[in-house]
Amino acid sequence: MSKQRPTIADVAHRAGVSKGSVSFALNGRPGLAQSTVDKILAAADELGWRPSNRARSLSVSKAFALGLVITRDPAVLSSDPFFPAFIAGVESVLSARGQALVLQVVTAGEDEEAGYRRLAQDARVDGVFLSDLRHDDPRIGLLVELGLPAVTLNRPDGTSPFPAVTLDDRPGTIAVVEHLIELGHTRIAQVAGPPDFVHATARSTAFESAVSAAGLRPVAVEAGDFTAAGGIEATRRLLALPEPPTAIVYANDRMAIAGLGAAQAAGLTVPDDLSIAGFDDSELAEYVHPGLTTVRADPFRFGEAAAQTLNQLVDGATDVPDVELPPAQLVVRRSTGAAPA
Amino acid sequence: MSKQRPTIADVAHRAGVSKGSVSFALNGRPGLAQSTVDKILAAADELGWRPSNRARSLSVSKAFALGLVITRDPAVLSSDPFFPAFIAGVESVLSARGQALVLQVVTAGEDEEAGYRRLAQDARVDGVFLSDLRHDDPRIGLLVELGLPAVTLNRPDGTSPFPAVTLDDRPGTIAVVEHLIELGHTRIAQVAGPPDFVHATARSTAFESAVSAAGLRPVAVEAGDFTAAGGIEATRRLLALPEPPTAIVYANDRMAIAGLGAAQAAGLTVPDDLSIAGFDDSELAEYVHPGLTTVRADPFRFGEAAAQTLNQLVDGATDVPDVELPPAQLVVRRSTGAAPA
DNA sequence: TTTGCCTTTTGAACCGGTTTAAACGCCATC
DNA sequence: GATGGCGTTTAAACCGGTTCAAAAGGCAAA
Repeated sequence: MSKQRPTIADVAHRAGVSKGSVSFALNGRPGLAQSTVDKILAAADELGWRPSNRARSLSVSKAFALGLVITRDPAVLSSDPFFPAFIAGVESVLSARGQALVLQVVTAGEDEEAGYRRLAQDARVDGVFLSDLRHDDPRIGLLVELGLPAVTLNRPDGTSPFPAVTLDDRPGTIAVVEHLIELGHTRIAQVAGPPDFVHATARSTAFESAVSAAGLRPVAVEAGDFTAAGGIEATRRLLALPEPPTAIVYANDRMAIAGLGAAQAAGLTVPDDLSIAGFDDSELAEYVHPGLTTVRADPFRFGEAAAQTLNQLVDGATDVPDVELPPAQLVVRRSTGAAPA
Repeated sequence: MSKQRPTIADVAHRAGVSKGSVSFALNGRPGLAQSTVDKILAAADELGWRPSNRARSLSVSKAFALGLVITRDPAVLSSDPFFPAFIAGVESVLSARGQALVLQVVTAGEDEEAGYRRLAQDARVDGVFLSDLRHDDPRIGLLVELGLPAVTLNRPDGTSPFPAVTLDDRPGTIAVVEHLIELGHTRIAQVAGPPDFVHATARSTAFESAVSAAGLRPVAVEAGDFTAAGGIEATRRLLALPEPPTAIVYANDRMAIAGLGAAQAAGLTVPDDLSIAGFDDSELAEYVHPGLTTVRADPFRFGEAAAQTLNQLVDGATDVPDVELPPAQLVVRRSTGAAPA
């Protein structure tokens, strides 16, 4: 009649065996007679018993949870279309295994390290996802020191003991440039992301090499910061050049949409006077006017792959292989058009 | 020399006391001599001891974590500016208390209930946030049944045993309408959210009563779905009316920005031909062209308040009071202007 | 000196699982 | 009938904390 959830002792009593046997049966350990296993599982079923995560956690020293640390630079977090879909992908793997996702939001800078430290010291998680990799990222060494398994989202530039799940941004970026060149553009500029991010520089070097490959030179590469406000500013600087570009490639959609607004506010018509391309294919990209030409990745699969990889590591596998996802792809819409005469 | 983290027994041994005393000292229980407390804390400090969450969890039957279930309707989740900021606010409270935030992403519909069930059965959290309340929300009864403490974000329409943290959307919505009426608009329409959401209908009834208060009648109230695609469709329907509105009020920024794109694609100039207003003041609202007139709430404070309230409940308080946050406020930008002649 | 009371401290049980060494039952073998 | 071996099951220790009844210590009153 009690509302308490049953414990392993209740099941053992009901099945007429010892606690140890119940544990064996539950975990599929060999050495128990099949008839006993059946009896135990039946008893567990009747009682609606589910082993306590807490007790298991204590005795096997596992948290049955993975962690994701996100920096709370409001701009980085706030309308980034990557994380929600990534998290959904992660969850699709975790929920099947009965694991939980622990989210840690920290303010950018110093506190970030503290975020990982807390997660490790509190032993809240069995491993973490390392996102938004930076050059010579100090977090890699930190996690090694903390002994916390990790998976890096994209490949770090230094040496790393952790498996990497990568999604190559470069083919998409190159395709954007080629698309613009086909349209007759010769004066192409880029608004890049902050150069300390690995994926930001990957996109800008891809941009530069694609432009060079066509025998051209970038009009300019402005360092943006992935925020809409930064996109506006960079766009204004580009448009104020003595010989402004006829096409601008942005490192993400947020900056691109903001840049689109800035261009229109300056009296330009997109794409007649200026072509604009983004990166992410966020929800709004399709619906702004004109629809934004952009590059689409698959953050959901990214999340799935990252979770699977991290779990291999957590399960004790050594030599977990890197995973390479299908590269990002060009999505052409109306914001890019023929170069003005 | 061991790399193992110290346990309470190590501290007890070093301080020359029993485990129980260390526990008392750590938790500030009365009954220990001050000198003993100091000695114990010093020993703990020297060893760098931090009590194991897992062990505590098991013995006190608490998870030291709160849960947030989000439906993975990709559109609802994906570029919703509310959650990231809300979560940041929640974390600001949790991190100070050493609690964790467990995120559960479920697909919309049936699975949602399973999400809460899992969180409760796995005893992963001590309480949950109930967001995106629906009319006669079945989750309230479910949580009561599961015995899981909760806080509702906004006030449910049925009876609820849980405290509510509310942020009144209505004053902002009313202010939008009054602003438009001052500008001379008489033909005003709304693109609402799905009518099963409490906050969606709150916004639409506020809209309707504000229009009525001015002696006018809404041109139409279109049911949107909070997605950009839905915003586009609803906008097209409104513009196709025999006597289309001169101003459209949207229930969120995503629909508004998409509607802005649709209006421009239809050859209209905003705000000369059509005024547009959103809701949320998302990052892009300021930077699209023209800048979006919208309504600003404070999801970070919402998160803080919700976490504090839920923690009171988790700490065993009864009669936890509801919290009323400052209402949403009008932000006027360029997307609203004088009604066309 | 004994008694009693109050403050401080301890030891052991407990939370609910996992793990391992040892015990058990049974049958075949010598 | 004792011995050995094998498959099965158990009892108890353990994970690292919390909690509480009881013991110990100190001091004043009788």
